[in-house]
Amino acid sequence: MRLNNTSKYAIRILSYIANNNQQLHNAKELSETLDIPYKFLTKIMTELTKSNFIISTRGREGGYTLSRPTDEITIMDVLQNFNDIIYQKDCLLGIGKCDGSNKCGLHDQWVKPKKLIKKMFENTTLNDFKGSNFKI
Amino acid sequence: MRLNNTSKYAIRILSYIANNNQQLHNAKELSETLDIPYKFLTKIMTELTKSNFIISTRGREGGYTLSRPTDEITIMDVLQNFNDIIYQKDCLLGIGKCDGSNKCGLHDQWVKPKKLIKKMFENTTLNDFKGSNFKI
DNA sequence: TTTAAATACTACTAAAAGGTAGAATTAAAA
DNA sequence: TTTTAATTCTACCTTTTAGTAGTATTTAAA
Ligand code: SF4
Ligand code: SF4
Repeated sequence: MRLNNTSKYAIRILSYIANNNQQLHNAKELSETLDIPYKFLTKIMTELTKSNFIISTRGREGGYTLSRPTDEITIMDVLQNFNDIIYQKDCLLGIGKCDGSNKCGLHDQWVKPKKLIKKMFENTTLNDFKGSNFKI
Repeated sequence: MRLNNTSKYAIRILSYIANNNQQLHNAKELSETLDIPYKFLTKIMTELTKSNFIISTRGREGGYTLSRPTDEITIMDVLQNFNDIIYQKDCLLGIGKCDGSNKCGLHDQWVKPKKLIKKMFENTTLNDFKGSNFKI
């Protein structure tokens, strides 16, 4: 019941850049301030660049910057990119074939939190991380 | 954002047995009705036996049965057993060092669904699966 | 024009989760 | 007492996720 590491890292990276949106950030800086292994970070950065969250500048004095305004990148966008989302139809037990007449003891209780989580991911953008300055 | 397969299977197995609590169930039957690979199922059954959810009878005419009343086994118990729980302190981004004065855009929104999920797992017992007869 | 400092690419290794194979053990039925 | 049908044990294989290594490419500064 958790996000995968790549998603977590990606959100932290993007949030940090959103919070310091004027400069260009290079991999060394990001790796050190966010405490993410350098090689793993560059791999994620390349994925974020390819999937158009980030614009990268190569060569000396290069680095990374956001590709669009902070309020146009939702957490859901990021999670989708790393196949780490919760669908409305998702069944906790991985069955999903039951209907109203025969459901397990979790079915109804799962509806509400699932909706809240979905809404949370859809309605939160990088803009909501601005000024937050949460640790690491 | 999902349970691991072993947990899911374990819950399905225990629920099924709870629903048919008079008989002894053997691995072949469980594997076939619940559509869980036989060898994987027996592995899980042995774990469930060792962790005292299940009492097994070995030898010919052997099988499995619940070790205690259906209302004394919560879903949380099962998840704990397979290291698949959500703790109240758990942070979505795996940081968890932030406090009230500096929190990210998800922190407050995560509180409510997390509580609901925890409550759901703690308050649901195998008894709540009785008579449900959900598919597979 | 060379060098330094950055990203990108290719390919691999490590750990965890998911799953399988085969033999050993147990105990009732034949 | 032998056979059969069940669980258990040990050891392995496969897939996915996480992470690392080394080299190639790019570009601006020196
Ligand atoms: S009833 Fe339970 S098992 Fe069936 S789809 Fe709903 S949550 Fe899943
Ligand atoms: S503020 Fe965000 S990152 Fe920090 S502990 Fe809360 S949820 Fe986790």
